[in-house]
Amino acid sequence: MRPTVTRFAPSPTGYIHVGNLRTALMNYLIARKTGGTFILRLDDTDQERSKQEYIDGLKQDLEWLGLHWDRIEQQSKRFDRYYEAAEELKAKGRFYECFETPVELDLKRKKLLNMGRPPVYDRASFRLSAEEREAMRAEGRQGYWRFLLDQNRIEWQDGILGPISIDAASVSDPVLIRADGQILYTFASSVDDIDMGVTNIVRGADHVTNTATQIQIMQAMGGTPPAFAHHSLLTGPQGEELSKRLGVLALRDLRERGVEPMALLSLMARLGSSKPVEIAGSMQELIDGFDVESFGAAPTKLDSEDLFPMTRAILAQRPYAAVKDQVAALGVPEAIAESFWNVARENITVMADLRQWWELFRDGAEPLVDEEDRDFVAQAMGLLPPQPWTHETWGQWTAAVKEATGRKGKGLFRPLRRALTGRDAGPEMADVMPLLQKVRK
RNA sequence: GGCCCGUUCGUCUAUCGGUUAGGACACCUGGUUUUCAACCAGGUAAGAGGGGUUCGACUCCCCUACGGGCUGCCA
Repeated sequence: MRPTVTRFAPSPTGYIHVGNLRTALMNYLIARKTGGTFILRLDDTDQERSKQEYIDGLKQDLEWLGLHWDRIEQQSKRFDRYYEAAEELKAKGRFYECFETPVELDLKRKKLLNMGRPPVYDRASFRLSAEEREAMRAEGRQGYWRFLLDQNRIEWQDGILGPISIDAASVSDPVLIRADGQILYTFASSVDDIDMGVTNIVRGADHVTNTATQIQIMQAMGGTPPAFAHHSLLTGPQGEELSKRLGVLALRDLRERGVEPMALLSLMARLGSSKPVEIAGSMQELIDGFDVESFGAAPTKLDSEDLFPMTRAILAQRPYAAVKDQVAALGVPEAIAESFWNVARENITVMADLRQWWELFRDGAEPLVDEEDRDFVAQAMGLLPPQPWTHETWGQWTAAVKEATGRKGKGLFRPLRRALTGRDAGPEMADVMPLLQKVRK
């Protein structure tokens, strides 16, 4: 496989969410699979909406997930190059100046729509004579620039969607430079993908039409368009638009809620593909098991709650060495820290749950005793040997209680668990006893 | 309105015209377990609707319905 060059090109106009992550991850995995290059490109041509805060935020999010970029680029630093490329296209007759105001364009669109026709730009400005253009400028009109599409069918073999064919005549000539001189994304992106040698682009299906026009732009520049793949967009569990739930699906929020990076990565690398969602042990496993072509074209339902069982499973396997500092930070004495972790890890969903287990062990729990068990528990407590307790304590104690009360099985063990831990569920009591620092009565 | 894509178990999906329609997750049952989890075994469960083409259609074609996307001097 030839080394690929891929890129993740977010617009720093907000915090990134699961949808962005899916795109980023796919491009990252493709690059890594071939020993290629993964470029983080900040598409910040929209200076109004782009903010440093979001650039910092998205870098943090990517680092949290371990998606390291090999190269970073910023479109706002490349405006000179875009103007240069624009001049080339003007010279080739593929850029033309237009003079309609936004209001006029809006009117044209509405008119066409009312007539039941597609709202495609009519190229009125393209047909202007040199004198007419001059007159427009003399009037004080600021020109904006469109790319002249070749009106034939634009076709490509999409890595996910298969063969795509779009009639350029059904698409407006894209505006690439605004009247105020602002370079627009469609153009900057095309120039960059060619200049930076991007070989593969995976992005959302919302870009399919852009791809059609960008292929022509790249070709007009004398470049070879990369291989494209458009993944379907994510929806909520009911198939509703994900954007409505964006609030809870920003990466920083998921991180805040305790989702493990590998849970998120494992889900996003497989959801919507024909391969089963499996928790990967490492990024390498994710890389090895990734295949863009295994993804389907249908919208993908995502239930963010699925991330929690996955997180739980990851934590249950996590070795003590990986969490040593976090356990110490809770104030767990070093002598019992490792056994505490090994016992508690199977009973937490997110790391934050660890605290309540430590507090239980450290302070004891408010006993949970049913009315009918009151006497039984009191009697049992009387038989409880003095601390310190070992792994054997539970067995010895319950044997003694059984002997004294005649109770056995569930009726014996359950009330004792509830009395000692205040809970119905938890780690094995034999493991709990040596960790329990205190018993409340 | 136009253009593009889509619709198979609850969910993600496999099937390149002939299958008992397969798998994974979830769920249910049983086993194991003091509980939960884990683990093992088993199980329930699906081709949007209608027309064609064909000996035979989930698969190819058309229509309808439904879903998603695009249709910006945003990205």
